[in-house]
Amino acid sequence: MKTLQSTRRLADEDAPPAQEGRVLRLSAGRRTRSAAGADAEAIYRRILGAIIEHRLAPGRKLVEERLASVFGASRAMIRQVLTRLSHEMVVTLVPNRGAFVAEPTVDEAREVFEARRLIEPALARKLAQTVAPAQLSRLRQLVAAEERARAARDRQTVIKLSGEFHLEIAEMAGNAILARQMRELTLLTCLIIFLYDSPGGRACPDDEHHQLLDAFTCRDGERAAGLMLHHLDHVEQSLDISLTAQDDDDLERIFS
Amino acid sequence: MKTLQSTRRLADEDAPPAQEGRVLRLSAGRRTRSAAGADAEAIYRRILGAIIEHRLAPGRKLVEERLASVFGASRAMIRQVLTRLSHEMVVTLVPNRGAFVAEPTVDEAREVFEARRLIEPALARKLAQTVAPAQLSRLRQLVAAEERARAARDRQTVIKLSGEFHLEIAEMAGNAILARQMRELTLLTCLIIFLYDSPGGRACPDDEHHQLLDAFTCRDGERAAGLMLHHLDHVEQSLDISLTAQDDDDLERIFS
DNA sequence: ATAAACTTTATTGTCGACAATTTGTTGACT
DNA sequence: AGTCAACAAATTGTCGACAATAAAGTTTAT
Repeated sequence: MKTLQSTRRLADEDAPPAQEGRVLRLSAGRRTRSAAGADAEAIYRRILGAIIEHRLAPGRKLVEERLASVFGASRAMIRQVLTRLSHEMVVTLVPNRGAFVAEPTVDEAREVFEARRLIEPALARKLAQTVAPAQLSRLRQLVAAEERARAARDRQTVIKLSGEFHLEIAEMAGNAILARQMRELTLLTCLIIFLYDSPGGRACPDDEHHQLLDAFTCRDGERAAGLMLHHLDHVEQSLDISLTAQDDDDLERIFS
Repeated sequence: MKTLQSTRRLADEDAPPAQEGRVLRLSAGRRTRSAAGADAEAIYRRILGAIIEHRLAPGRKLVEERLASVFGASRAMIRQVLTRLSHEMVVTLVPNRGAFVAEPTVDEAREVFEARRLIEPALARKLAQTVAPAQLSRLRQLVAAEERARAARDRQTVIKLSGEFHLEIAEMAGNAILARQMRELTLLTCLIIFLYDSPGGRACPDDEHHQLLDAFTCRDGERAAGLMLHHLDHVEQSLDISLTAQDDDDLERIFS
């Protein structure tokens, strides 16, 4: 029963390869060995995409053999992808137990936001000083798409696009290493929002991205930095990271 | 001929397992699958140690089979370790060509320092406000060891210990995610120093670590942050990142 | 003598099979 | 009935063998 359902869900997630709009892409830095297998990269993107879009929920077990048959790949290749995802902290690998979609703890969530508050305002400031017209239009495009998704009440797409907006800023700022780190933080943030978003407060406040865009357009670095900081605080406060009793999983933590 | 020599060097690097003083350790975060193999972790540390201590120079090719025989492990296990190292950007994996000790470019070097200037002063400030006596003595210990190495003109150990000092600060600051990112940056910095250190200026100016330690002892967060920023600038300026024509490898870059 | 095409060698990439581990289940014993 | 132990199923971990690729060396033709 449960097994069957699980199988179907993975299969379903296999189904829609139509919307192939790169998955919170990042040129994958210097492409790792994974890229060699020609389609390891594709599998990576599919799985990551499913996680980002919340079709694979945090905590979900990822069984190697089943993934292998879904993607028509060998287990070894799935393994490559899973280890890569685990290095990016999107998947947790438990020895002899398997791979699971990561479930950031409240502490980790706080740390992620602390890191972002440190890095992103500086990136925003930097970008504002050097931004080119083409970059501005790209950002506008993302914000517009996000707004459409918001209008359509497609929360998952909103979260994904919001992440892409932040990541795009990081990449445009011209520091590949910081961009790479921001990618990790952004991916984690997607998981965190799904885990801790309170029903009441919506994730990324409506127009703060618009304001950021304005600041970029005016090339006002200080304002961009300030807005970014405020924005991050705002997002974090909209989450239930206060002291919420967490998932059942955290029994170990509770009795310690 | 060349083959033989290469073999010997790797063998030699195998030789001294005596000084087993953990290699710029970081509790490896949540231990990845690598840890399962019981000794994959050990192999990882040995190779990373050799790179950090410059016994494996940047650009050096790492042949899987040879490593496997050196460590008495299977090629698959070596492969795990190499992919992990590549995710940490210490090793570059070229499809169908193999693994090489990373050679950060001047641009990457600048980016690394930019990132560190962003993150480390904040971590220093934070640590100064919360530092415990035990932590202070640990830091003192590291600085003392570094000074001993400097007195012994053991430049490689100086660089390694200096990296450990910075990493320890990051870990003590109480943000595991930032600590993880700092670990990457610190490892890269080790490679960068070996690549671009000018013969004249020595790497980590003598007493700046001492001054930092003072600031921590006084719990003076602002001073610690300021010193850290200054220190990083100082280290970067002591390098030949000006416009030095790089290695012969970078012919592609020169004609572009 | 040089350059192109071919052969050889060394190394990486991929896969399937087997061993080890964990998890769930059955059955015997108190 | 309940508890524990042995057993069975499912899943992960490891390895060796083979295929694919790139580099080096050799031959051949101009």
